[in-house]
Amino acid sequence: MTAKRQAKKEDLRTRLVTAGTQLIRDQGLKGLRARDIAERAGAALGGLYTVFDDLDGLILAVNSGTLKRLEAALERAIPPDATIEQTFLSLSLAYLGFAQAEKNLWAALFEHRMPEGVPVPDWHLAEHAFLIGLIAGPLAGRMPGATAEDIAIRARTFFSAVHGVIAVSLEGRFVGITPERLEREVAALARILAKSLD
Amino acid sequence: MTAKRQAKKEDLRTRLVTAGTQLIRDQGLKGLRARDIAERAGAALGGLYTVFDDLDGLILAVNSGTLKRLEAALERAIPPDATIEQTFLSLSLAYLGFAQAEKNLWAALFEHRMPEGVPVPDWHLAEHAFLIGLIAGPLAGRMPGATAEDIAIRARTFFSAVHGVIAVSLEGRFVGITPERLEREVAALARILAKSLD
DNA sequence: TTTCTGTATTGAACATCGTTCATTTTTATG
DNA sequence: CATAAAAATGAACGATGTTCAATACAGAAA
Repeated sequence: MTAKRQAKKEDLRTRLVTAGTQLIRDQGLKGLRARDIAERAGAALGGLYTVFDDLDGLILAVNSGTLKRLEAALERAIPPDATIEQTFLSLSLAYLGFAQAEKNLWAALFEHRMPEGVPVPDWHLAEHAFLIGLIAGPLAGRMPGATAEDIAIRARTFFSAVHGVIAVSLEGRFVGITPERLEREVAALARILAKSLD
Repeated sequence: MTAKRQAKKEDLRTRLVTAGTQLIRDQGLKGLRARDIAERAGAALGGLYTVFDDLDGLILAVNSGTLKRLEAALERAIPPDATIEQTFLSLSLAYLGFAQAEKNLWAALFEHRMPEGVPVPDWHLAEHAFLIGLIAGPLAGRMPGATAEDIAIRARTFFSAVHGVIAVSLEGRFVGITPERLEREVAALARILAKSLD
């Protein structure tokens, strides 16, 4: 019955990630403290370090979960048999909706930095890839002569552009802008990008 | 001769900001430590807190300086009597060039977060405004019916889009991309945004 | 110049954080 | 049930930002 050990460890891991997720959602990544996580997870402080190497490991796990929910939300938003303009529009607005609804968790995806010199693990970098894929799909039909790499790079450019508009707004840089106005701007940019393919 | 007091204080402030700037340039914002700053500035640890309320205050001062240098670099890049497409292109590539040359200092502009609940001071928010203004100028001629607010918001959208592409790349999210390729993508986006105004 | 007073500077001390590890508790096995 | 191995615990450690009583200094008065 060595299964009980595994089950307990998995349960602890789940509780820690859940606690971390709730704390980031409520207070943002910056306010995250190991002691708060352990307390909320009903574990001892040291328990966190039997599952993760350090806090960064737990944050990556939280971000993993956020990315999965984001992916589900975006895939739900893709209309079947739509023009590329409609697809870009739906994806962009769904991305905006997710960022607004889960502001702190979404921000943690991009705010988090590994310590000096430590690279983001490859498995986590790969988890971001679907964002590119969602755009590369529709894009491929409009870039006939292009290689897969060309398409992926252009998809990344389009994603980053929309992401930038949302990030700058939600970070509160510059003077404020109403959510309605932000939605209009995101839609306008999505249309500009789609039209550039004609 | 109460001037000597002011002069010493200003000198201390200068040394602290210079030290902070060098440390962020070398090690990034995340590795910044109060003790390192004080040592490099040739001051006692407590001295830092006679000039700034806390580390955030010093970081804002460093970011102020970075913004001034960025502003100078961008203004230098605007060609006289150019089309809007050429202007967008020059500005975007100059922005990319600055971000690449001063990666850590540029990143600090957007990575830095005030503590939970503390807003960025208005005077520092205002320092970002020139970025919008540089784009709003050329834009105004192409948006005849629009209000000044409309133009400012659209300028912000365009800036944020280009910024997003550069930020996502330099942050090392997703898989890497060569500097040449990044330059091409930034140029392509600048052109797309300019053409959308025709 | 010398003395005195208020200000500026100092760095040891403090509170808080992430992380470690000797100890205790729990689980699996003979 | 007894014993060994593994896991969980939380006190302790080192590093950090910040404070503050003690010290050094600048400016005014004599």
